[in-house]
Amino acid sequence: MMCTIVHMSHLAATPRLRRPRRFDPDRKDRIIDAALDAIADHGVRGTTHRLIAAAADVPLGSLTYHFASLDDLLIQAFTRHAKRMATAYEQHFDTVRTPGDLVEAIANLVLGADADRDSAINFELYLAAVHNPALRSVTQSWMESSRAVLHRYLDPVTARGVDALIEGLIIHSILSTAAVNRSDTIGYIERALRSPTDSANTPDPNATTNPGQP
Amino acid sequence: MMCTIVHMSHLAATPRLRRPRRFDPDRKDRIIDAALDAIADHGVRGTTHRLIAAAADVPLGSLTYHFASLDDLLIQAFTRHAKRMATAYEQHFDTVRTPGDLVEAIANLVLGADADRDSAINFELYLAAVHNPALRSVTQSWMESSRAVLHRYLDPVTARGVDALIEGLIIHSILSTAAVNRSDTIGYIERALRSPTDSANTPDPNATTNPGQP
Amino acid sequence: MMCTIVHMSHLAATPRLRRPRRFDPDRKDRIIDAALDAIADHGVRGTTHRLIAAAADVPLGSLTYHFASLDDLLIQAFTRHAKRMATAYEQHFDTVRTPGDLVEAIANLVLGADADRDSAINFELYLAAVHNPALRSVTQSWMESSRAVLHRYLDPVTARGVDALIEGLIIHSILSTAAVNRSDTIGYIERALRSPTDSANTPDPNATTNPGQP
Amino acid sequence: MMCTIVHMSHLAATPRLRRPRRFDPDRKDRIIDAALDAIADHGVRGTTHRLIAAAADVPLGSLTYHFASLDDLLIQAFTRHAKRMATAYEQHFDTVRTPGDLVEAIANLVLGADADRDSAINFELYLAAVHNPALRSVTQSWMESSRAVLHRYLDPVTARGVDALIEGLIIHSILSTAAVNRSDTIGYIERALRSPTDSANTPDPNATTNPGQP
DNA sequence: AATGAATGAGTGTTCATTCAT
DNA sequence: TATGAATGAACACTCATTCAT
Repeated sequence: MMCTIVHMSHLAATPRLRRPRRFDPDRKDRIIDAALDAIADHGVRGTTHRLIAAAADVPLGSLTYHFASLDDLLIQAFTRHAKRMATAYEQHFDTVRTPGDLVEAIANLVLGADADRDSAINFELYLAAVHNPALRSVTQSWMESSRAVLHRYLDPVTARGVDALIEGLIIHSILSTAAVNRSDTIGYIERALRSPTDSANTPDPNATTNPGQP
Repeated sequence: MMCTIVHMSHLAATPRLRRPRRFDPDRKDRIIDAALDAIADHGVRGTTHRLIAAAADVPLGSLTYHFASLDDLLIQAFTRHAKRMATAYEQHFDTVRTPGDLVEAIANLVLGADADRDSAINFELYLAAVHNPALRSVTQSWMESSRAVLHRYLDPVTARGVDALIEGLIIHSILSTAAVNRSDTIGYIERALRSPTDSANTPDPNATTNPGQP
Repeated sequence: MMCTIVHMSHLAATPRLRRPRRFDPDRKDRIIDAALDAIADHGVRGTTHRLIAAAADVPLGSLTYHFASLDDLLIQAFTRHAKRMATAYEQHFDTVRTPGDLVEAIANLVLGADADRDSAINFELYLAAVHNPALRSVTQSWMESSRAVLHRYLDPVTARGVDALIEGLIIHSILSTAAVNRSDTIGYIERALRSPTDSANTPDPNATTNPGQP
Repeated sequence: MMCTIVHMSHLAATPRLRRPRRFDPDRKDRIIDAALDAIADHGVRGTTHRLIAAAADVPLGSLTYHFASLDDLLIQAFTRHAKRMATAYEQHFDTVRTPGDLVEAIANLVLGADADRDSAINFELYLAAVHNPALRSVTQSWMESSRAVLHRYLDPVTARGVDALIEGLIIHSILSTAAVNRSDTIGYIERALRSPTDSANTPDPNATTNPGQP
């Protein structure tokens, strides 16, 4: 009464008109995607059953019917996200033929990640994994698969270094207000790609023929 | 007026042992530190007024007395953390004299951050900043100050690259179950330190003595 | 995610006897009535979720499940009250046939309202409406409907005047410690009913048979 | 954190710069007036120690120093308000000489009360008195004094009726969205002023010479 | 199989009041 | 004498989860 504005924010008292229960075979899928949307938009911290249910346009009870708990749902959501990321990552590098292609591909990755939805979810995943051991295997396999892709062109040690550099560049580009400079970024990548004994400005052509998953 | 109304609900709930009211001049400080502990242990997500109050051994009302909101408290906590980090960072590099010292110092930083309390808080800060613009200035100034330290030894562009590499290496070391290899880490750092035109394995001596923007 | 965090505060507080979960189809109705009871007994100011929940014998969470906010609940309660009042008002005048009947009916209304539960709620509604625009439509329609009833017997202008007089008499009878005098009350009503040009002591017979806007 | 806006609404963590404790002999008075302001603006329901202290520009502790409780402060505030109202009421009728003057004076009273600060406080007083017996004597003496004023011109019975009519008209003008019609209002007053045996349109000139407090 | 109703532990926050200084 | 710091009970509200249907 003191606050004269009637809060209509939550749905409790205004139960959304439910469309007739429709044949909905991929409801579970839709819920998982809605969860990822919620994570991207509100963070894990702001993600609730109700938010996901509203986004997926399913009744609240549907969530606990299909998923043992919110934890369970989040884990499945992050797992799907990691898989998608891995696939996209692989495709991103599919056209790489020359060392120059590799540098370009990595630079595009970093520069495109600025304010990116996927990067935000990634970030959330990392942090959730810190406190939730069940998510460790998800982050672990995502890291492994991203390295495996780099491994097609680089020796394992260099791949780990480049992977870390990519991670750091993306994080800083997300956090920074300043736009990321493309040529600087390319410079960082080129340095990371050079083997310790290199004398050239560009990555060792041999490195790109480095054995690994072809 | 209110007191003329008899409220019958809520018989005394928490039989907490009455702590004598203490003279407690640095209570506010202690609350901020307790908040950082809570963030490190439970994440921002698990940090509540009650958790912090228990950790600081102060009554619940004390928190909202000293801080306008939990948000406000978190911001002050993160701000203190960032300041401490900046100081520690600076000291960490204080003894650096030679390029080799620099590489060693960075390697120690990365290897020491594994499962580190401060790194966890850092991570939480980053993620909180994604959704909370008020924290952007904190992350921003922390990034600037860490680069400023590297800037004592490196040109600005290289400093940014090294900074990103450090970030990525630390994150991966936190997420990874496998121990981080010291010599590999040193290798990554050395590559990042070389200027693009370098032909040598070690950072440019000129660069490491660079006193500021060239 | 949350559930992986151990919350140590708050050992079980209220040892309330577990009521069996009931099949309770008109619970929402009961809550609204309990809210009206609370308003009558403690005023809007003393009305809380907990008080209403206890009065309705429902768990606390039930209130926010059925009503978006306490404001929302109060609005619905006042709306119901106004509707009931309007119906009762109409019925109260249903048997009025002669001008004398009208005077008697109004006098009974005023004298019966002394220390009346409904009058107290009415009063609360009025005051709540002062600060809460959402309640204005409730008071507005209640005023309109009470005038519409008087309108069956009186011209619109006289109806408004009589309506105001009734209001004032009721308020003063509630606030006053002295008992209200019946014959005085009848005198006030008779004066208010006379049209300005009347020379008689009783209301204009034409006016009382006035079926609507003349 | 989820809500990205830092709430600065309450003063807890941002303690207003206190001007040096000044010689402040009428501080208690100022507090009472600030309380009346708070009641007018936020209702009794929204009136708190903090709100009053801020409005009076005095430290919080000052309130409980000068007043035993918020209840006590409210009672003193309402008492002052009622006294002021009584004085103003009396002055409002001071220039009344003829019956026509009386009608005019009452009409001005009613029409001027629309959306009036004092009327709002009056309303709050009435409602507070319903639940707080300590305020009954305040409302009682206010009613008596307003009737005493009318009593200068009217017989006691008519005075009560006119008093009630005024009350009702004011309340309806506050609640109603429609503007109050002056000539209608005058008509209501004229009817109420006519003694039951009157045959004329205007109040009985004798009535204005009616014995009472001169 | 599916879901709307329900629940109670928990949340951030407010605030009258107390009290040491 | 004043008052800023402190306090704890209470508040409105949220939400993961349970359960009867």
